[in-house]
Amino acid sequence: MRFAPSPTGGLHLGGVRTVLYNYLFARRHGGDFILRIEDTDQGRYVPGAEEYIIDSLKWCGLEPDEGPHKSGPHGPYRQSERKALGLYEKYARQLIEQGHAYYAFDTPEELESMREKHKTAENPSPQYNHTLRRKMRNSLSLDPAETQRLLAEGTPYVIRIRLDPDQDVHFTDMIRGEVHFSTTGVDDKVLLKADGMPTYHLAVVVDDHLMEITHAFRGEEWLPSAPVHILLWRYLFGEGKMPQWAHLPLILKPDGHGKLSKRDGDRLGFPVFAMNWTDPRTAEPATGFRETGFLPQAFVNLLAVLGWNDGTGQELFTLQELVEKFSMDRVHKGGAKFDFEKAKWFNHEWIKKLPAADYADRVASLFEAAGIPVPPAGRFEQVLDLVKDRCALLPEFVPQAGFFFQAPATIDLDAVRPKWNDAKALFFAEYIRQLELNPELDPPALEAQFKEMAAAAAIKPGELLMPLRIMLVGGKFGPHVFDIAVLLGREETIRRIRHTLALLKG
RNA sequence: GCCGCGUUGGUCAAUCGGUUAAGACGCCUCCCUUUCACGGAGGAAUGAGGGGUUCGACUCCCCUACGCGGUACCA
Repeated sequence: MRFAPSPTGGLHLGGVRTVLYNYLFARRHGGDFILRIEDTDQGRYVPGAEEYIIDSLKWCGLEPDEGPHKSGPHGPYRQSERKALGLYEKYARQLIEQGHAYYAFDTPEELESMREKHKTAENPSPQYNHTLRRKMRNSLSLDPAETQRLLAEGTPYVIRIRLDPDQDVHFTDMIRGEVHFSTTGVDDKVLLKADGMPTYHLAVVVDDHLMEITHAFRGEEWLPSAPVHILLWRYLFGEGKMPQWAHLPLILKPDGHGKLSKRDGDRLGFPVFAMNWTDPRTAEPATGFRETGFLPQAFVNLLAVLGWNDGTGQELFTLQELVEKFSMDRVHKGGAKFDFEKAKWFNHEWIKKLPAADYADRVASLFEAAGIPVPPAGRFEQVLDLVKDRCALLPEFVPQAGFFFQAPATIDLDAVRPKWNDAKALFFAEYIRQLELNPELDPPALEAQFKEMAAAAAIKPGELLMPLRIMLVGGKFGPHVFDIAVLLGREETIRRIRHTLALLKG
């Protein structure tokens, strides 16, 4: 298997899902999974993107067996380096000798004017194909002497595949079954660019062959160019050796229609990339799932079931379970709209499922960033476990648990004052005395004691519970109030009650 | 325009000719809880349209509509 991104930016949701399916299939069948960098477009190359992709895969726990960062028997793993070895040119020449490709000398301007000239309402995008190529400057239309002369003079050229019309090309897609095309609708794609770099079409075929790829998964947007690749396989290596193709359904915008893009995330307020990414050319930042507070287990899980299910209704899967259960015949054909609410649900489930220790470090750094002191590991995790039910995203731990480690900055006195009276003030003064007298208690005992005192004072416990909560946490939120009191400890509990009592008096 | 791929509730989706058409997210109601959650019990909500095939179609075939993708010396 291979995942072959081009290093042009952040790693998109759809990209991660493609990696995931590659990874799962490879693991499921004891295969290897290669990372190949498709950096053949020098104009779009973005420095740092490759490292970013590698880091993202690492965060997701989907590490390739081979890749540019990790040597192996199928290198080099960057197409620019493979090009330097002359790998692609050799095959392009072979195709010319076989009569399946030809030289084309047309300049970009000539191509542009050809398209302008032949554009009509019925044919808005004229193709460089079996009819039009006769009007262009190439080794099929020029006479051989002229071609030789241009070549000898060093005229820039590209090599194009020669497609004859009316040929049926078909293959079996692992997801879609038999797919047929007629060559009539396909143009003479450029195989080798003027700078000597291969286009995707040539590179994918040559590299998949040289790297011994047996199963090739890619996005559905590649389906229309599949016939070119199949023909190339037929001409170069034999269709029998061709990998099995699978064209994955697209991940769509939540609203409206079309492929999910970074812009949709910005517009709707959710991440689209795996991790934060800043484009070095534009300095434009994009947030990642990691920084939004997702757990990698949740991220992988939600992506796995966006277009696949095991048929049982199970939705929560570990990576290991996915490896065991994943199969291509249960991958959907249709695209799926991305739903961020459901994504958050997956994360919440994973936060609840995993022990706090698994993500305590990440939460600790969020506390530090907020200027809240983090206690020793054991106590910290105890607190996280207590509040995890109400945190769908990691950053939510800060407001949900911050008051354990730092007295609340503001106290919602307005919620107490209207029903506050001397009897209640007296009750809490007495409560402080009891706390000072008694040994540390557990939550149920503390609650029992509190209610007894309330009864003795002839005040309904409900009238007192909310004030107590607000004294301890500052507002109407948080876990059970006696759980909080116990975790806070007697002294801190007393301090906070006193503090609020003073505020109420003043 | 042409080519290809799709189409089950708002969203993710099960069903592989016979079901009261699962389940999940979200939404609503109730219970638990003198906070907010979690949890529990319910509820509303689905086969794009039209033809066939068949004793019987969500399921198979055809047409239409709609959506998406492609139509670059980008991947």
